Amino acid sequence: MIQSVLKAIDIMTVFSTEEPCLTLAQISERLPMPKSTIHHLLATLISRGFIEKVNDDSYALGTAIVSLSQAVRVNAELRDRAAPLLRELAEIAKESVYLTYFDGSYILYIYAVESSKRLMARTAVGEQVHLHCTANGKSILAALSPDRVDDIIRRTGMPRFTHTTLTNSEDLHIELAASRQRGYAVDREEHELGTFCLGAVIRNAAGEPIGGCSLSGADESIVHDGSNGLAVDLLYVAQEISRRMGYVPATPSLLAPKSAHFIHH
Amino acid sequence: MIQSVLKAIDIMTVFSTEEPCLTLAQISERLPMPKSTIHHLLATLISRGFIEKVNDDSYALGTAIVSLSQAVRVNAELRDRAAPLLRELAEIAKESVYLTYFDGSYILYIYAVESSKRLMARTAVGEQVHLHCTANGKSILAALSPDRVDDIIRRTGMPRFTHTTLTNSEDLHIELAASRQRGYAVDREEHELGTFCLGAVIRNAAGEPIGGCSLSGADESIVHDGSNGLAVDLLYVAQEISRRMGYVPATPSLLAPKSAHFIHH
DNA sequence: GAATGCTGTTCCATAGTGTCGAACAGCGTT
DNA sequence: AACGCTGTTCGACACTATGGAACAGCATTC
Repeated sequence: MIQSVLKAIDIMTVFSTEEPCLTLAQISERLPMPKSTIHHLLATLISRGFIEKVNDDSYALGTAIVSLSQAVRVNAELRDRAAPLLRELAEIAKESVYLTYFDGSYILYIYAVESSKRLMARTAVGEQVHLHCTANGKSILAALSPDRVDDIIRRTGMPRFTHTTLTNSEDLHIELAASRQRGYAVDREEHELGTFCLGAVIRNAAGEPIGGCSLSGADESIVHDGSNGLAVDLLYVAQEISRRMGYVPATPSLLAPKSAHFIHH
Repeated sequence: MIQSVLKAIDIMTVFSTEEPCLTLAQISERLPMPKSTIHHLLATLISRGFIEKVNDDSYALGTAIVSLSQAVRVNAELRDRAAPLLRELAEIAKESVYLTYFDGSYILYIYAVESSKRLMARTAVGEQVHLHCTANGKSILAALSPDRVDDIIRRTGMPRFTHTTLTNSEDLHIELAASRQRGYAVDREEHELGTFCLGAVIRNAAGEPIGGCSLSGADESIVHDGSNGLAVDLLYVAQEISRRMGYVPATPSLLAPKSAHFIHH
C-alpha cells in the first residue's frame, strides 16, 4: 500500500456533485492531513489534469477523469456492446433507457439514453444505487440464489427512499419470485417519486448476472402488464446483450422482438 | 511532484479502449518501471477500486473512475445545467445531441443523447477531439480571435480524418467567417464519414466560449440551410445554456425557439 | 515426467523522498 | 495599519517507496 497514492485518492474522493469546488482549507478540514501535504498532492494531480484550479483559490476534479472512463473495462466490454441495442430500444419506447453494471453489492449506471421526461437534471451515469429499490437491481437479485440475496441485503441494508420502497427481506423475496416468473423486474417509484421502471438482467458466458438494462418513464402505464410490448422488447435487448457477452441459455429462448425494428439482428 | 502518485497515474493511462485489460508484464514493457514497483502501485489502486483484477492474471481500470466522474467540475457546473435542454432538443430533432467542453486546445465530449443512427458503438462521452474537424470545435474557434485560432492550430495541428477535413489555416479561417455569419458551424463528414453536424457555441459569464452543443445525424439534409428549423432550435438551446452559465449577451438576442416545445422556458 | 520458460508475487536493505511543522506571502476585513 | 484569513514555500528528519533478487505457480516443451 503506497501511502501517498492512497492520500491522493482520498483527496479526489472528497469532491462531490454537491461540492465540486473546494478550497485547500476545506479539503484539509475533511481529511486528517497537514495542508502542506495536501498542497503537494494537489500540485501533482494538477500536472496530470486530475485536479484543476478554479478562481485561483479553489480546486476541483479535472477532465482527465472523464477521458479515463472511456478505457474502464466495463465500458469497453459491456457498454460498447450494449449501446447500439439500447439506442434502438430508446427510440422504439420513446423513454429513457439505462445500462447498469453489478459490482457485487450495488449497481453502477454506465450508459443512458435519456428522454426529456427524466426529472433529474443530472445524468444517472456514474451513480451507484442499491439493488432492492430499482428494476435493474431486482432483476439481478432475482437471478441470484436466496442466500446471496440475503448476504447482499445484510451488507448494504434496505434503506427507504420513497413510500413504496421495499424495506424488509420477506417482501423483497416475494417480489423477486414474481420477477422471476415475469422474466423482468418492476420499480413503482421505489427509488424516486415519479419514476417507474422495467428492468431485465444481463448475464455473462458463465451465466452469472453482471448487470441489467431498464426502461424508465414518468408514467405508471409503463409498468402495466400487456398494455404495450415494451417488456418484450426490453427482454429481447437484454437477451441479445447477454448473447454478445458470451451467454448461451440453457434452454434456448424463442423470444423474438415485438417491434419490427429489431428484425435485422 | 510526488513520484509515486505520478507513477500510479502513468499506470492508469496505459489502459485504453482498445486494450482494456493488461497483464503486469504488458504494463511493465510500456512503462520504464520495475515490475515490483508496478505491482505495489496496482495493489494500492485495487484497494480503492481504481484498478480491478480480471481472470487472475490481468488488470483493468475499475469502476471507481466512473463514479468519480460525477463529481468532475464541468459535469456538475456545465453538463447538469445543459442536460434537460439537450434531451428536449434530441427529442424534437430525433437526432443525436452532444455537449462538449473546451479545455483550451481540444473539445471533450461530456454528455450525449445518442440516437440509433449513430454509427459507432462507443459513446462519444469521454472522447477528446480536435477543433478544426467538428461543428462543435468550429463554433468555438469562430468565437475566438484569429490570433488564438492560429495559436491553437499551431499547437494541435490540423490532421486529416476524411476527404473533407480542412487541413490548412486559410480554408479554416474562411469557414470560420461563414460560421460567424450563420451563427452556427457545420461539419460535413470532416471528422467521420457518414456523420454530419450542426454546432453552436456556449459562453460563460465573461463571454468566453467554454464549450458547444451539436446535432449530429447520418443524413446530409441536416446541414442544409432552411430545410428545417433544427439550426434555430440548436441556437436557442446554446443561448439558453449560456444564459444559465451566467452569460449576458452584449446585444440582447431576440432568438426564440422555433419548436413550440420550448415555450415553457 | 523433469526441466524450462513464462507468469505474478513476496522479501528486504538502502537510498531517496514524502512528510509535516513552521515560516512566508498575498488579500480582504476590521 | 494590524489582524485574520487564505494558499504557498522551505527544509530537515524519518519514514517508506523503491527495485533487484529470490520465490512460487503454471504451461509448454523437450
